[in-house]
Amino acid sequence: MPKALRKRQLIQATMECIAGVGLSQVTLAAVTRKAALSQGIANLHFDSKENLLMETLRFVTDEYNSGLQRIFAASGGESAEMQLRGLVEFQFSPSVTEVTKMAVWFAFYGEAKSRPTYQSICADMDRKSAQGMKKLITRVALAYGQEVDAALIADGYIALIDGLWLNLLLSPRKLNRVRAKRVALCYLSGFFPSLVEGSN
Amino acid sequence: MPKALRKRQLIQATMECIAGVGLSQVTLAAVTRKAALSQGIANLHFDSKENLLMETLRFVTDEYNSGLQRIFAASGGESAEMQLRGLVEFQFSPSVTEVTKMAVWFAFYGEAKSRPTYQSICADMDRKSAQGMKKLITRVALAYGQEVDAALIADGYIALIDGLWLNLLLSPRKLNRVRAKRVALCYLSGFFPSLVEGSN
DNA sequence: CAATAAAGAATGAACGTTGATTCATTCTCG
DNA sequence: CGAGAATGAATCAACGTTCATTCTTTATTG
Repeated sequence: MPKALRKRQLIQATMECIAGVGLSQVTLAAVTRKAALSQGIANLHFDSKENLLMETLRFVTDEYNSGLQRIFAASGGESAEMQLRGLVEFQFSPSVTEVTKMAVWFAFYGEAKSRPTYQSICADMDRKSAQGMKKLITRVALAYGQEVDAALIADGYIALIDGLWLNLLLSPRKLNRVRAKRVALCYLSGFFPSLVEGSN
Repeated sequence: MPKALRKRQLIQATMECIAGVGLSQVTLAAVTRKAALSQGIANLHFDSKENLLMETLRFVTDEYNSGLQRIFAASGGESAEMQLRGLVEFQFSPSVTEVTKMAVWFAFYGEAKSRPTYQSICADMDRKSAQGMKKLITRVALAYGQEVDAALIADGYIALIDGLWLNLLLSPRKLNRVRAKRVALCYLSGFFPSLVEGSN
């Protein structure tokens, strides 16, 4: 009943619909039915369908981004390497790799190129997260001297994560969360051998 | 006028529309206008819009896959390493990384999870291409003994390519074709140092 | 403490638009 | 002329949006 909760509820229903029938087939009727509410309520709280979709996208990007920032901000004496391991752990945690969320993610990514509103939200997110990852990887790379090109490694890492998520979503039979994490660590340990040191 | 050409033409127009306005906003009116033909012609040749979209997806996946198979089939005395370099070259060739094609690609990927028809076409493609890449990487890995886990490297490579394409599509300012290729080679050379040997 | 007024939320039927599909007609070659 | 291709106006269903009405909660007053 509090206004903010209703919005959450509708966003949640929207996410489930996107995951269930695909972004292009989402209708307000379906969303409100899933939320067990009346037809007109989406417009009441979000003014338009487009707006509801936008806020849904912003919801998932915000959630992910705040998780990321929490990792980067871990100021406690944590070494850069520990932070990097924490990053991998986070990116393949059950919460982040939930099918519903990933479906939403890629649904919007697929439209982003041609929709300025989605585009800018995604770009914003990418910029922030890439920046943090690059900084962290650069810190780790420092310990390895000029043998490695941190920027190149970071670009590869970012792409690798996106690709692993995509495969996690589309081929869950062939790739699961745990293996994906292993692949990511394998990539990193190629450049930073001391990262896995025995464990795993 | 030959029937097959008309179909091609309509598929081409569909791809341009997807890239221009996004899959969810494609209308038959827009497609036929872009092809400078009449409203009803899409149904005449494809029976339904859904069918036109499906055949469009199949068109891009077939094209990509036949390119891949050509690489894998390169029987001439080519070493496995040379083939792998050829693979990278192909995957970041201008023709494969055309914005229009990648936009179509990811538009359907974004819907695939919830649309059995798209799903099966994508899965088919993934299966075939992954199989070829794994085989090739395994061959290269043989030369390196049991130091490396070919399956793990292959899974990572496949994901890396997907992720690089996605970033190529969404952040062309930050990542271009040439750099993406470099990232991919950097990944591989981490496991197979002799792959780049001096060059690059 | 009722009783009631006022405000805010929610409903869902009705409206108008959009867009896929159909098909009678026209066009174009052989 | 005849057959296949193409046209584009008409049709019909689906969907986003609106809004008069109903329901719920809070505030006010005797």
